[in-house]
Amino acid sequence: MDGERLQRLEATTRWDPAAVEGPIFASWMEGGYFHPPAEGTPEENFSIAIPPPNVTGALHMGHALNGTMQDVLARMRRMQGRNALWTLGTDHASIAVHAVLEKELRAEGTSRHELGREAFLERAWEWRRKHGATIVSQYKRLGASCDYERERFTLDEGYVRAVHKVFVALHQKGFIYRDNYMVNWDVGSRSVISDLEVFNRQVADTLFSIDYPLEGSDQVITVATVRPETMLADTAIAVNPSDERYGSLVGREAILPLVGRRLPIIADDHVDTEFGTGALKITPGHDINDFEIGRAHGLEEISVIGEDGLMNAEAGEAYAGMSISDAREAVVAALREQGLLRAEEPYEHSVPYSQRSGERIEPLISLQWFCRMDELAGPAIEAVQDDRVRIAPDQWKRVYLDWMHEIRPWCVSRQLWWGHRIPVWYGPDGEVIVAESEELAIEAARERGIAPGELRQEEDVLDTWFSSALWPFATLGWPDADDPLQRAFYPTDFLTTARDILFLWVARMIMMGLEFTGDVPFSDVYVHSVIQAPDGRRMSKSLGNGIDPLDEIDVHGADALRFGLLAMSSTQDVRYSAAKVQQGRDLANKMWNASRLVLLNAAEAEPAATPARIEDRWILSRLQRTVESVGGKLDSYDFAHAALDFYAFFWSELCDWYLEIVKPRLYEGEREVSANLLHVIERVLALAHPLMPFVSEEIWSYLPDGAGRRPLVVSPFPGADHALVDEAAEAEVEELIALTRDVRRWRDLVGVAAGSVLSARVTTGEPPHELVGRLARLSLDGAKGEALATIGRLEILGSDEVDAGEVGRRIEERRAELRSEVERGERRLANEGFVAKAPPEVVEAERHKLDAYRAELEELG
RNA sequence: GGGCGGUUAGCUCAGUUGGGAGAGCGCCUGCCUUACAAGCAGGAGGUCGCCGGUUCGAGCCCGGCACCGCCCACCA
Repeated sequence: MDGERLQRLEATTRWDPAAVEGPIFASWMEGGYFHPPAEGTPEENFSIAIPPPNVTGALHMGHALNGTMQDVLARMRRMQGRNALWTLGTDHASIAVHAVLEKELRAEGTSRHELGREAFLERAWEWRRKHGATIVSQYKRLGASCDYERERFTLDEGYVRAVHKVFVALHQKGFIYRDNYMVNWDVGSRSVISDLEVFNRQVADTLFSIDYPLEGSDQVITVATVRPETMLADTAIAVNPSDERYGSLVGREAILPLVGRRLPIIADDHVDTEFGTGALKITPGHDINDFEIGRAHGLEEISVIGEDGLMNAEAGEAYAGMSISDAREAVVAALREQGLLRAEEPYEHSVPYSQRSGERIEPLISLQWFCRMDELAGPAIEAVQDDRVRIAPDQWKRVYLDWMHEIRPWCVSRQLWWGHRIPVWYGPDGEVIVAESEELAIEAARERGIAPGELRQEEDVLDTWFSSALWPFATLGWPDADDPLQRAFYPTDFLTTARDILFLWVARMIMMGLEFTGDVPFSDVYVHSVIQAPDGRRMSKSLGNGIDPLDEIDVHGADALRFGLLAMSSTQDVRYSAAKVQQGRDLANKMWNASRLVLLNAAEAEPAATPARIEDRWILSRLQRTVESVGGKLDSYDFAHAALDFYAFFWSELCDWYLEIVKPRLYEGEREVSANLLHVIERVLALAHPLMPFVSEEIWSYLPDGAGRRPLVVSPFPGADHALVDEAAEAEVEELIALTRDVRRWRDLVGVAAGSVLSARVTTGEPPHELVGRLARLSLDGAKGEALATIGRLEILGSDEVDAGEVGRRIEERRAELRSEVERGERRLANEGFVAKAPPEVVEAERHKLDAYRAELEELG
């Protein structure tokens, strides 16, 4: 170590992440360690495709947790010698980008339609150039070991080819089709959205009962609705076929008030006889149920609400151009005037809203592109059932399978511009040409006698999730045949995600992966917890209760945040725990300082496991067990326990006990203990590196021969050496620790000054290890005198330091404790059922304990 | 309407196949002991939501109830 570094090590008594993390990350990048060659096979290699963050996004706690978990695995596998690729990239996020840009445009007093498609897209690309790198640089702050040289974007050139190829192939198979169908119309973004982007909200509404006169009669049939304005598009009335009240009416007609249209009265099982009057107005154009009933009965479909959310001409002169709520008021007023409004009552029900814009969904019939999912779902169900894709924790496997069994067609078109423009061209007479590129479309058009100039490309783009579904293979060179990346890294190994995109994304990747590569896209899916705000609600901008991971990194360091997130993660949702992050910060600091102690005091020695004494054998044995448990827990994605096991070993066993025990040997310059300490530190840093890469890498650079070492990021991950496991040493040192603690507790209780040394002697058997004397500040010099107290096999002798009255009190307390223990043991062993039925070893253990308590009680007199 | 998860120390959470309830933070006491006060030593604190059952033995298994949260679903 050169003088300057030595001085820095001596002077830096606190781990200072802000000063160190940047340069360390830069050195990793410079080394190219995150950019593996496209060699080897997927079985030998390890790969992860990052869930691509939105290009509009900023790193939030979800990314931080998710990214940390992926990085832990990527780093561990890399250190285990696997060729590890963590693919990075961003998602173009159609709706999110539209939201941002259209807001800007509104502020400028214009709109995208005024601007036009081309100019809008230019602006979007410009925006992406300016802001697209933000989130990528934020992943670097976290320490994410992604391959930044192979960054992908879901709209880059190769990706577009992949999307087109998939669209055309699915169309050829007949899975993708165009249809007039009921869709979730989002008035806010002026686009259709998929079922998965709709959420329901309980709303206090009014239920109106309306009389519809029967044709050729002075009777009426009463229907109930919360949306009277849609009656303008009614085309039937339905009753349940088993409903005796209406049996005679089926086949007759009613007259639609305000409009005058004749409505057939039909029978359909969907109608609930219990609800309202048991008669249902049917509006196929504006209600999903009614739409299905309408299709089943061949009813006319009328639309009175337009895509702009206003009443259209079909609604009639009186209402056209009105907003929906105005139209509702107007319709209700008109009905009231005509005496047809039978009742109004408050009514609470669930209403669909758009997750994107927050606006109420308008069900409309619209001409859209759909993808049939049932045939794609079959293989994806099998893959999960037979564990080619493992989903953990277990309950999510069933959630996935349940949803897949009920899967419905997916509406893939969106009335937006930023995205993959659907590769479909229309001829002048409604000809439809689906092609992978414009050139191919033109060629196909020529063959059909259509001039290129007459071709018009579909205006709509694809749902963003359509391209996301291809992510694991589209980022690895697909559809280029025989791409080396794909050969080396597909299928990927691991995917971690929050549960909210299990259907939206994970399920679709499995389906598309199987369909287009013939293989699953990943072998393991881990569904992680959602980190809630400390108040137990979801972190959100609008609630203002979010915590920015970058702020936490600034204050406590990336390692602290990583450790904290891992430690607080769970199989269930958890509240963000600032205390856990501080625990991580404290651990990083402890690692730094413990290493300083060793590095500044060790004699010149090669790191080597040197079990010279009992305490050395003990720490080596404990290290093996820790290596085994931490590694095993990471293998099974139990990140929280891996982190906490490491913490417990490092803090308690290594620092609190071993370092304190061996300090004198270290100060004396003993080579054995120096070698052993260096060995232990080296292993511990390597073990910690996936969890806390910065602090471990930094300390690593100070190890002897630091210059000649490979950086920790590419050094071997430790495995347990079973030859170093030593149960006898563990038992002996653990007894020693227990005895030390007993003595300390006693000293504290009787109020002996912390620094004073007490005389003591051994009563029976082998003397306890000499270390107890030092750790508990006893002088075991065989002095004679009256014993004040007996602790294990030690007798503490009287002196000026000790208040005899306090000692008496302490002894009486212990006696009472022991008497109750003896009583408990006796009672238990007197229970015949216990002795007869409990396993013999449990009974035997109970007898042993009883004997020990009796003996100690005896000793105390 | 179905389904899933939760209820354990003041707070946030762990608790492997049933065999004397744990961690971190907070709190109390004593220590600036030459790695670390972001530290060290010690301590207090729990009818494991409620009721019943199985068992020699239940935080854990079974049944019921209460409250909290989430997902799915076309009752107007």
